Amino acid sequence: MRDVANWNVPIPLLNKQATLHDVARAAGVSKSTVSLVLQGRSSVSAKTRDQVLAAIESTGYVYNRKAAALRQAQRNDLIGVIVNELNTPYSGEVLSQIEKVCFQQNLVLMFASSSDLCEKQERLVQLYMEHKVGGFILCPAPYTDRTWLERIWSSGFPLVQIMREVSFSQLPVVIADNRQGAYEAVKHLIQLGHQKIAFVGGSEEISDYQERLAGYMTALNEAGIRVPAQYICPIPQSRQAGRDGLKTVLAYDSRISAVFCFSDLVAYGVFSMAREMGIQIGKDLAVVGFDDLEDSHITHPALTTVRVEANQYAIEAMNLLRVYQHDRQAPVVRRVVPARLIIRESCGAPQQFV
Amino acid sequence: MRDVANWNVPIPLLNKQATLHDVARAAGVSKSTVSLVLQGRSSVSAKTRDQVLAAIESTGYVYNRKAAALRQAQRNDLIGVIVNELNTPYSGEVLSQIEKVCFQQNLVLMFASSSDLCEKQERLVQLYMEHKVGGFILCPAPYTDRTWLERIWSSGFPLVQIMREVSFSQLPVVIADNRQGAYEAVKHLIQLGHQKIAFVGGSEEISDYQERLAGYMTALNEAGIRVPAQYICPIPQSRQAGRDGLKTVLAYDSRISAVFCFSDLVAYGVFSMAREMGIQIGKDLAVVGFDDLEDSHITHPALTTVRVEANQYAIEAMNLLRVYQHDRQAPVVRRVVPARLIIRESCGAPQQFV
DNA sequence: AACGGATTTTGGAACGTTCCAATTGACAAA
DNA sequence: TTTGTCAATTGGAACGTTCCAAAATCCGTT
Repeated sequence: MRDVANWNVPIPLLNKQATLHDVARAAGVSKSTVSLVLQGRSSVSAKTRDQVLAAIESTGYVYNRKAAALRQAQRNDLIGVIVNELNTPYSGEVLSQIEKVCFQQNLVLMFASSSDLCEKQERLVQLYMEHKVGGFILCPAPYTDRTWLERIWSSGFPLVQIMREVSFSQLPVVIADNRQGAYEAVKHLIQLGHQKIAFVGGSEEISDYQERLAGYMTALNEAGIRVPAQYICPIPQSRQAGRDGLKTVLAYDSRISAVFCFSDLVAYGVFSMAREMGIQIGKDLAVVGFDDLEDSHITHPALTTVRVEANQYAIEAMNLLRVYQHDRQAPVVRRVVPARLIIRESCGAPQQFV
Repeated sequence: MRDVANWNVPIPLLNKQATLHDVARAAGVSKSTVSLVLQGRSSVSAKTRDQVLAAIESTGYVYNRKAAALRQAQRNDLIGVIVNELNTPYSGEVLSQIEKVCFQQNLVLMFASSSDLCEKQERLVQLYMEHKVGGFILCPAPYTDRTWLERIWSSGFPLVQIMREVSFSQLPVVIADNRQGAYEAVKHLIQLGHQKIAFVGGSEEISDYQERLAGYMTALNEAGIRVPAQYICPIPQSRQAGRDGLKTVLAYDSRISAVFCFSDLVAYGVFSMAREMGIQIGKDLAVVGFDDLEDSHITHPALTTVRVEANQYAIEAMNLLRVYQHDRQAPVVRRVVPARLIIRESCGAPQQFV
């Protein structure tokens, strides 16, 4: 033991991390006893526990979960979350809720976005498997292979799909009631007297688009309204999709009086383009969104939209994951979170609707 | 070896995860050899390598990074990221960029938000330490204790502060040029002829607020303009802050003709309230934001704002972290990412400015 | 003082890797 | 055949925990 003069270094570095063994030595007990204290077992006498706690404090010991996890392979406090894109407000809300739930349950979240690329998604899953996560929450990328997904499950990792689903996969999923939400939105427009209703935004490869489209069609069919294929204009990039989409559908038929948007983000784009074209939202053109982002009640006019509670996703998905972690044979469920229409001003609905 | 009939279970579960040992046995080599193959060492003959790869394939082996990390404590591909709040667009952009950089470098991200609570922040840091992350990227919560922060560093975990900094801490930080950005924004307003300029939003405990305030004051002082304290109206909750803040400052002095907002989100709130009050943005009232969110160019009118590139934060922070991981004695730096004024329409600036 | 039973503590194997030193094998040169 | 060299392979210790069975200690009864 010797002192090293290093006045130049502003913050001294500890030379080595203390281990259980060091703590044990400092407390004058065996490492088994320290382990018992750390696990809060009652079989330790108050006196030795205090000694051990003091030793932990004085050595600056930090528990090593890697070593612990190696021994007891069953316990695991890691959750791998893979969403399509982080940098979109709705994913942010969902992720933020998942994070909240994880924190409450003392779980640690490993997260990344697949950018809707299967290849990236596969690499991420592989990486998380190597880290031995206790389960996956996954928003599957378009064209995700069903058998690949099932292989994850069968090789021992519980998995819950979220927001989207891979068709025919026998795996649990938490998904919004896209069809019903879209149906109600479009029915609302029809009730307000609209006949020429476009559907703008979204991309055809993902399940939620298909479902919202189905809801849109159902509402129109019920009312006996037929729409030309050109009224339906899927474009992936949300805000820009709204701008381009509105232009496109109006170019096809300038009598279109209402637009059902795939998402609120698309609706913002529609707002933007409408203003440029001198169209007044809520008067000349009715607009409905989907998601109910935080900004949607302060847009002008306030956006009528379909709300899907982001925290429902998070809570249901985490609950399900817990179930499968404890019982891999538990029945596979498909949980639907409700979607409900929030009527504001962008459809020019009269006050009594609100 | 015997077959088990389980027609009822839709997806079969593997009974046990294969280990290096299993692969070795399947390939007819020793576990050391398998390890060499996994690490891509050249000392393995092509023939045995192929055997091993085939065995990995057939056993469905998944590398166990926990066990590996236990042995070679120096290498580490985990990064702990703690931001104040995920569910705000700017954090989302920054986090999304960090995630991108991590993926490129094959790093895994553990992330959570502190909700600006010191207590939560401390628990998270503790948890991540127990997982032996290779470093922290931290947006410090208000009132973060300097010595606590430095203790993280000195107990062996490199740490880079991001977006905010704890005053007097001797730790690296990547921060926006808040002062200069605010200065330019306010100077722009002054050049357009505004004299009564309010500063709305933000909260006083965080460093970036202080810096933006300083920039605002400098610009006003340089122009010889004095503002009453009531022109400055900090409120934390962004969108609502914009709404309440505008109301408050206008109630104090209705001649206020320009508002410098702490963030774009605050500006959105100002837009919303202004519309409610019948004030026309860009004509009756000039508004400048800070951040340049994606929505800010499609607001109406398009928002003049100070842009700070989110990916600059990410790239610089990750680069710095790498440096300190390799050399704990590397000089502690304070890296400033530029903030530049983007002139759009919300100040009513004439075209030639754009 | 010896005993029994409960309480508290402990040594050591195990988890799945890496890495070192040692061993084996092949082959050319003596 | 022996020797030396080099390449390829291997056994086993180590990493820092947990957990089991066994040991040690305590304490109230005989």
